[in-house]
Amino acid sequence: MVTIYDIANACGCSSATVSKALNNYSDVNINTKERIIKKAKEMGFVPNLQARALSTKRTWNIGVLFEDKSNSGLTHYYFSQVLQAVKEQAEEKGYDITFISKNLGGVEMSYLEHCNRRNIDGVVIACIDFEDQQVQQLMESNIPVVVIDYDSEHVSAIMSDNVRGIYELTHYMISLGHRDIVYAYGHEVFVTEERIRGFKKALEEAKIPFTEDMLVKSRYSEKQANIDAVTEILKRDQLPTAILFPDDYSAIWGINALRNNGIKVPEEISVGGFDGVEIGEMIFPRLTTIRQNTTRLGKEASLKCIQLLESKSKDNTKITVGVELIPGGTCMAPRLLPCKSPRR
Amino acid sequence: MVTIYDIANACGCSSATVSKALNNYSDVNINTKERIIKKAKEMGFVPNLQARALSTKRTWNIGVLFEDKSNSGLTHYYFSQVLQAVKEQAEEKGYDITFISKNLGGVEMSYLEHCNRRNIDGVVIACIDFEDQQVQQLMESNIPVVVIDYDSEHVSAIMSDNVRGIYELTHYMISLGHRDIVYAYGHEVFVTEERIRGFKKALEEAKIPFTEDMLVKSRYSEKQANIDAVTEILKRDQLPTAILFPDDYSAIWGINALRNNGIKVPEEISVGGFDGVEIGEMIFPRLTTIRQNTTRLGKEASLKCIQLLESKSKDNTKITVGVELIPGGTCMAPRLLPCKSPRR
DNA sequence: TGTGGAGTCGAAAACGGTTTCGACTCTTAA
DNA sequence: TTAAGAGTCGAAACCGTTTTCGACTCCACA
Repeated sequence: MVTIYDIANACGCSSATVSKALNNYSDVNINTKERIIKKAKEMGFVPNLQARALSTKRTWNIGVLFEDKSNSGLTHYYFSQVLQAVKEQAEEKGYDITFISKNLGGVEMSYLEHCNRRNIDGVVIACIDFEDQQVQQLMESNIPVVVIDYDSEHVSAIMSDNVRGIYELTHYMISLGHRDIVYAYGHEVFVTEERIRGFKKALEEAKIPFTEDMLVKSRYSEKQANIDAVTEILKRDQLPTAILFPDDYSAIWGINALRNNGIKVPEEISVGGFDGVEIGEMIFPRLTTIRQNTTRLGKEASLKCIQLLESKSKDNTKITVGVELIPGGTCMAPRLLPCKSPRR
Repeated sequence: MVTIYDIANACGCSSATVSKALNNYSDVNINTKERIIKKAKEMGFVPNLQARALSTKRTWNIGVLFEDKSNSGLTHYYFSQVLQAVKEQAEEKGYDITFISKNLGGVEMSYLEHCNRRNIDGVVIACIDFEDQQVQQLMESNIPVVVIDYDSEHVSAIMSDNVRGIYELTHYMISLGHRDIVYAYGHEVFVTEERIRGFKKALEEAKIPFTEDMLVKSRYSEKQANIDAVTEILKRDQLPTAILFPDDYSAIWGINALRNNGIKVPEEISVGGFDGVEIGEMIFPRLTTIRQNTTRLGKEASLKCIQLLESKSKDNTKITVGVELIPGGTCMAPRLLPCKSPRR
């Protein structure tokens, strides 16, 4: 590897001048500057970022903390889309990204310690148990942190409009004529609370009294949990005419479970998902769902993180990203008489 | 941040001794060693990896080059699974991963240059146009490189058993009674050639003469390309009884296209996919496909890369990872009389 | 003729580690 | 009594940059 010393030798000047020339300082003569730059290119000079980082304390590296309770990690379509957007935006600004983990090489290590070892400039956190001690520690550290879909006084946040999302979906169901709607909600985290709020708000506006049996506990993206939720609902004397699932994957597992129990979707029960990922489009009929703008979530998070780290500050501004109702074929107006125990 | 000098001061010894103690050198007294380690923990010492990298020339960073022609990047389920496995295995061995890109911060930059800036220890390449000049340059460099699903004399490779995969799928179709089979193949890259070989091999063994119309050009994971492929096939006077698609996504788009044209799957045409990703399980009936062992592909790639970089060598060993036939519901024995122009 | 300032440049310190090699002390054996 | 060797430790160089600050030249102007 050729260093600035090699260039200095070749140009008959000092390494300081080379450094300045390459970084476009004003106190170097235009001719020498050009000579140095030309020579550097000729010799195939590539700056050593560790050395630079050592003296500037900037690694041009932003960390991402992407995990989820169901451990599907990067393989979850929603996450991977957000990640892709974070990465693209970061690269555009000249940053690489590094995954933050506890446990590196068999050594237990906190997220914060991992960041400090690598001298990460800033961190984007998503899809994780925000209540985790270590996550809290990281958020309270002096490393700039941006979270996605969480609310904390310590950090900046980019949020999908979750309340609005479920509100619109529920509103849509109601507008079709549904009144017996069940929301099978996911893990009890911040976004879930938000969504339940949205659900209740839509009911309230339509003057439909909320009862506890309109909520069924399920889990995000988990096959079995959603099959179980369906099983439980089907035990009822009075079936709902519509079910909202935690997300699109869940909705599809749910639809399959309903169909396996002889229930027609959407004729007997309408179904709605959440996320708006590609598979919703692949099943027949197309899934009715709420699309989250994953690309914008990722981009905004990346940009905010870079803005913070470049100004060496932290703040707790919140940015909300809009969602969009995607009407599909899994919903229709309910039959006039709610069907009772349709298993024959 | 506390440095080894701080520890040296606190312990009344030199930084050299601290470094040795923390790295478990043998020429430091057991008592001082323990005192230093204890003090370091007390003071919350975290080693600075850039500084270490500068003097050891090891960054504990492995690069991944994951892109694909259709630019779905990380969002493709297959890639993301491989990536997840690469990441997990790397972390277990103490390595972080960095995405390699051309174009960082608006500056055009070759893959190799990106690696050199970051002093990447080794690289795993997958899902990319391997014929790309820059990829070739990287493979020929002195950075250890492991590729997934490609064959080159310069680098080590982990390959899915593509030939076997399509061979088994075709064989399965034939065993069901199919003779008019069309393989809609993906982009013309190495794996595609392999798969076409497997397809022909199965035909040959069954003494079914190969004709050019058994191959239709399509593209991996692309909705429109697969719809087009179906459209083209449906124009024929003599329809095939089975179609193999480039991958699972393609198969599902294909099935939808077939159904939209009034063709029943599997009653009129059987369909097979490739990859064995989760969505194949979500549609009804479940997709018949070949499962690639993405986790093992990723793990093996990671391990091989680490082995190479730790021995500071390159080789061109090949490791083949097995595949598995997943029989689903999208295939059945063909009708005795091939149906002619079934559109009514 | 002297002075001040603008324009250039480089010596050297700093960033935070690792590693070589010499020095020193203490045993042990001849 | 001495020499050799084992056990400890630290000074200093090194990795490849950035950045400060002083020095030097040259020119314009009083």
